[in-house]
Amino acid sequence: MTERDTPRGRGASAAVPFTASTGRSALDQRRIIEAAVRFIDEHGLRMLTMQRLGAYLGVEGMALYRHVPGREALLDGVVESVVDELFSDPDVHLQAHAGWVDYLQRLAHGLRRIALAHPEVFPLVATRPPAAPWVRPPLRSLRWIESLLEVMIEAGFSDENAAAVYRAFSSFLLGYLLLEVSARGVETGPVEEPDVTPLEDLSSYPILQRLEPHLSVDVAAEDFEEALEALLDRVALLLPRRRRPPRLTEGK
Amino acid sequence: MTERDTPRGRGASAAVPFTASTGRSALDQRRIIEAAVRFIDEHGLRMLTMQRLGAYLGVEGMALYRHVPGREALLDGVVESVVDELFSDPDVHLQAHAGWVDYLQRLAHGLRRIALAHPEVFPLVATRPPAAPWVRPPLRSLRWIESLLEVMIEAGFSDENAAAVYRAFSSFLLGYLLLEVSARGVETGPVEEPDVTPLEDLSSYPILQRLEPHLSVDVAAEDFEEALEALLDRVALLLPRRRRPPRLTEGK
DNA sequence: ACCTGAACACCGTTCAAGT
DNA sequence: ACCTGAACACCGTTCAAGT
Repeated sequence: MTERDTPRGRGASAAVPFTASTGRSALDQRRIIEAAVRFIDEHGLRMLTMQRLGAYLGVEGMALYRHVPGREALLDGVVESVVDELFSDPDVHLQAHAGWVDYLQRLAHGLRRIALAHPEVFPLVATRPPAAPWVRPPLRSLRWIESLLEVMIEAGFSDENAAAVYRAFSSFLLGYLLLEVSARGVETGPVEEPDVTPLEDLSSYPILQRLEPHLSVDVAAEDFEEALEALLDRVALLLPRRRRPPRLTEGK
Repeated sequence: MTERDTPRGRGASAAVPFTASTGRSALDQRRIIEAAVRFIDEHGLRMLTMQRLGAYLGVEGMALYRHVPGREALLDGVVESVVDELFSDPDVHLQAHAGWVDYLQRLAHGLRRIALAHPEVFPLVATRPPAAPWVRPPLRSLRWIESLLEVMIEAGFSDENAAAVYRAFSSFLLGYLLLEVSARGVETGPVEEPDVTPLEDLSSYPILQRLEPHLSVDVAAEDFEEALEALLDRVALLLPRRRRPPRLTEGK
């Protein structure tokens, strides 16, 4: 068990001013949520308090309650806002795509881009309780779920298989992206004390010690591509046989 | 954005006594951590405060600091304690196994059992920053990582492939188990208000609406088995060819 | 209409004081 | 040796009061 630094407690009260550059203007729910996203990106989720976010916006903290129901709702808004960045990603489109493989690839890469752009927010995307049992992180947007299902159905997948693809796709993304951002968080690390926990004596774990180079290497990108390919191959097997004996008049 | 209930604030101060049945006895780090696990299982992570955990143990809350460095360290201990349940799982063994496939299957099922036994703790297992970049949730135990690598190496996998298997295995488990416990958490739900958020109008999402039965169905168990099988098949391909042309004297 | 001061009920944490 | 009281520096949240 390790001592970790705490946001509260006397240690952290170094009187840091979180007042930031955000241009003054009318407060607004969208503006508040966007500020929260940027604040978390910059300082980490644990640093986000209503008062600090207020200061970040040049306002007194309680002022936020005029526009946002509370902290939990604010975090919901943060998650929604970040996931909605998919809509403005020029490489991902709801409609235009060259088949379901292309579609799923673009969607996967779009979500990976979001995770890497907001590594401090992603754990929230991953763990915030979804609004319905069939909303599966990290794709927690009804429009995108609908879109995915539509593409799969149109590609010839059965209802059941389309749903299975959605489930497998979200599990895959959640596992890979959460591990990727958390590993990135560890290597970047909290800027504070160099974490003097020597972890444990590695000498008791000879193989781990020997393989450490293979484990530390940042192969996340290749891993992701490879696992995505494997998933898509597996999905392709669900498709009804490639028109083997369907219509005999197909050739012409 | 949805109003959610808050652990603080006037709403929740219904003067609920968290004093519980835990037998009186000397306080002790292990006892405290075990009490924390049970508390989270029963009341959820958000309800865990030092004072409530103190009351749960029949003690005054600040007393915990005599045995535990602080709340963050306590949560680290909770994660470690839960993951260490693997050691007392009669169906999973560090040593005894019938080959690497059997080993990985038992390990996967053991971790799934832990996730389902502690659904409120698992998000912590999934997201707590690991002590080293190569500690990948949910398998965050050095002894188990060493064990896994050893089994793979002994089975004939290269160093590089053994490490790749460890990475793929942990990503798979993290994604599936985190989604399974969070879905279970949603269906069980916080016992409070029936969450009056009708989510959104489903009528704009016809396919989603039509496929909802396929998405609500609890197929987590079958999904897990199927995806685990697919992963193991993929892993098997990494193994050097099944002695196709090695020794010509193999037949006898 | 929108923000602030002041207040309330909590937090985590420390430490001198009790037993 | 181990727990408690009291205190400190924070929290989230409400609401009457200011502008």
